[in-house]
Amino acid sequence: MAGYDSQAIEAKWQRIWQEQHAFDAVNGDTSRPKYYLLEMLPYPSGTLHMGHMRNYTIGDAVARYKRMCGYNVLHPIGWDAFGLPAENAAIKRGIPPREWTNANIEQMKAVCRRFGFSYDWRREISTCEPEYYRWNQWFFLRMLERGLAYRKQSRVNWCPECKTVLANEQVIDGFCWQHENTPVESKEIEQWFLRITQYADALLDGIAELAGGWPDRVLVMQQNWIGKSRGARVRFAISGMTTSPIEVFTTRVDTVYGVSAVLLSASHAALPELLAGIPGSSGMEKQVKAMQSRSVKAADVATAEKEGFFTGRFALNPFSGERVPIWVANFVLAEYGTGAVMCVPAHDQRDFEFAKKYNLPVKVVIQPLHGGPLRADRMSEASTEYGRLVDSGQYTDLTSEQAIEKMAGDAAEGGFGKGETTYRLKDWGISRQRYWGTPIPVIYCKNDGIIGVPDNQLPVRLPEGAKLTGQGQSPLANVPEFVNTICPKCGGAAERETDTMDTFMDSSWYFYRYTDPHNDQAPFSKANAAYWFPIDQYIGGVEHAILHLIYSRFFCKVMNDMRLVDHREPVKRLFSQGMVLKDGVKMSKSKGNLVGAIEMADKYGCDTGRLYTLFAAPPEKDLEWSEQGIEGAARFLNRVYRLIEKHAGSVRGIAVDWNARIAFGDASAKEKLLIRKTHQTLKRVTNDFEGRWHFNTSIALVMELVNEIHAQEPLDQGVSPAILKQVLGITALMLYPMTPHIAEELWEMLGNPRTISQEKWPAYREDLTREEQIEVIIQINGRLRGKILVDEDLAEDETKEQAQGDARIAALIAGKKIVKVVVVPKKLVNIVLQ
RNA sequence: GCGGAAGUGGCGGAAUUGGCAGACGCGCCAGCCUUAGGAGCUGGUGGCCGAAAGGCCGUAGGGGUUCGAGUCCCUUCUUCCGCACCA
Repeated sequence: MAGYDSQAIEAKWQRIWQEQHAFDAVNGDTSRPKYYLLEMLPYPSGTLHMGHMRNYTIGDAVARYKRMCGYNVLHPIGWDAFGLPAENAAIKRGIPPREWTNANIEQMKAVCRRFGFSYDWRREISTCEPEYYRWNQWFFLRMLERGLAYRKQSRVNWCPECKTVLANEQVIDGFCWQHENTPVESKEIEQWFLRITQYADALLDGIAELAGGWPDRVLVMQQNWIGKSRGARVRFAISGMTTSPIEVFTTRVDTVYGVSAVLLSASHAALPELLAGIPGSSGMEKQVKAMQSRSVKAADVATAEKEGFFTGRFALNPFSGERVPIWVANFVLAEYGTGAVMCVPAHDQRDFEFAKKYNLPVKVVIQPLHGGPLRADRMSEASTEYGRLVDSGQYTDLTSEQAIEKMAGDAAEGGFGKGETTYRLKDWGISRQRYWGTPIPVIYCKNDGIIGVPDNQLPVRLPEGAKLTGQGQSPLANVPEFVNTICPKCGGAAERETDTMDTFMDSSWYFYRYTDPHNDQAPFSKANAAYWFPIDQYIGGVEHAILHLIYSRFFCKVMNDMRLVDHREPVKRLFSQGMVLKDGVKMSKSKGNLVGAIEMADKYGCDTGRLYTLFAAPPEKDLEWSEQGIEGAARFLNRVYRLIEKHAGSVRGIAVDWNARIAFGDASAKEKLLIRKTHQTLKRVTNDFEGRWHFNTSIALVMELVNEIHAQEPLDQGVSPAILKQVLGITALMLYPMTPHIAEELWEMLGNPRTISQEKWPAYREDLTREEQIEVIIQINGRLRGKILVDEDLAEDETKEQAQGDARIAALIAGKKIVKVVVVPKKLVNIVLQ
């Protein structure tokens, strides 16, 4: 497409900004307010696609706006460089993970530079470098000292064919991704965990602090994820056995008289003992094994057909004394509550379905407060509402709320239970049986047991050249020079931990490193973190609403306890941007629908790409990519370029005092119109930057302004060059955060000596935005019937009078009875007729 | 299954507080300009009726509140995202 020379202009201004060090953030500068603006660090998958570009374009627009507003802006970038795809590439193509990763980083960096994002490149980090990951190890050791890191048995996906642990991503509908006929099993192994549950309440409390700055939906999701619930433990003795009773956890102890069975998870500790001596128990053990060895993916578990079997044992309901069967059920989670639940079919949907399948009785014990009485024989689904208790012994007629309290108290008194608070949140398993991650800095010694690697031996370096096959145990276990070491305590032979860390460790604190990226004494200096934190604005995809953003908050709280930082929340404001879709689905490598950023920049120029991504949808919503839409963006930039190019010559030499007061009094009608439109646009664009970030409407407004300027041609008649220069100059300034290269070029063409990067954001003037008369709409019975122009300060009853006096309105209401007239000043008159 | 969102023209979207539905852009139609057009300029463009003036209908479906509802309430449906080892 013919038009302005985007390639030359973009290269030129990128060079000039670099020479000016325009985007360098200054540590500890107290002469101006600081602003820490952060976009989520990318995984270097190879191509930077439009999803990334959208994230960075939004951030860059805000960074440039904030600099113009006088802030010392920290706007860094780095690479989340460890992870599974690098390892897969190594297995598939024989390229070492480091080589693959670094090549991708170089490629993506080039794209970032090509798009002119205003990063402080001096602070770039890459998490796979020992200078970075040694501090992952350091944090792990601090947590180990504090009892926050510990080992326990836990289930992982296991492919019997590869003989290796599978990530959830590698489990496709319960089958191995490499062997589509091999069902995935699960296997229990010993792994490292971080005690995030110890911070469950702190994480919940922090949510109040974040309200207003974070999207509500993210806070709600986090709250539900932590899932604090008040409930009760109730112990059911086992009929005919002296072994310890089965403890169930329930949030609905008020339904305990409706229990039809006790359900155990297949991994329940008491199960082997219960089954011992029961006829047919060997068949049951097989079923238990089958239930245990299935994909551990939550979605797989939750959507699986409900299955179970009767153990042959019975339990005694401590409230009613009733004997109920003990079953094993596949939908009971071993990790949540006590791994056992009471089955109340009438008042829990899962129990209802289970009871229908296996013919367990349905007993109604709660009658809802509204609607007709429930009858067990007519129910087609469970009734989970609170209500009033029936058939519940001494508790009958209490409300659910009353019963929950009283029953928990009575259970405690009777020694068969107690009220309890539980969380859905689980401890964070960080062990990965993989190569391309941070080695867990632990040594196992026969004499001294589990020992953290001493700080002065950090980093524990990841050995280069480990053999990667995608089969068998952790790759590091096959590197003897890594495994075999010396015990730091006794000096005897010892072995290193061969698992690596979850990459979420890397991304849980990386934003502190940006404040002090080259520190080799500590992860960061306290002073630098204190100056820059909390992050003023974090921008990223909503897919990170839970995991990354909870882990980061957890890290911050631990760091606060360690007195590394004084704040308890790392991120003041969060913005969740929408995804980029192509043909209705998420743009991703696996779907093969990527639009390459470089190709787009070569064809249209990066400013066009930036403009389009901001214009096509508000940033929090999903964006549907359209090739035609981008041509529209290119067209607009060309139009602005031609417009300013045409008039630059006549205004270039004019000196403009940007703060001078313009008097409407001596202005021509054309000038008034242009000045008013300019300041109206500036006001609304400023408000968009300060508020909702709806850059799509900001751009629409600038488009309208440009259309209006164009409509006022010839501009050398009736418009003074000084005013024209102001109007065109403000247009360029407004475009700068979104399309910085062309904006700088236009600004220079207009004869301004300094770059926009050195300029201030122009302040709109309220008095210049006002219209002389305002339009009031007239409705009859709520339907639009006319419009009148009135003075702004017209009184309410006069507005009413003028409206009724309008010829067309008068004709419409003649002879009808007016019931009421609603007047909204400066907006509308609604005449209600009978 | 649990948790979180979203449904407005042919398309992306606009309508910050309950007050002109469809700004702006894409596409399409007509005209101008041009050697040419995948360039530029001008005008039109939700549906139905009408020559026009104008009227009626219209924001996923159904119900409600209100002088007035895309916006608030109830309900149904559909789509998308997350679910702890993808990052």
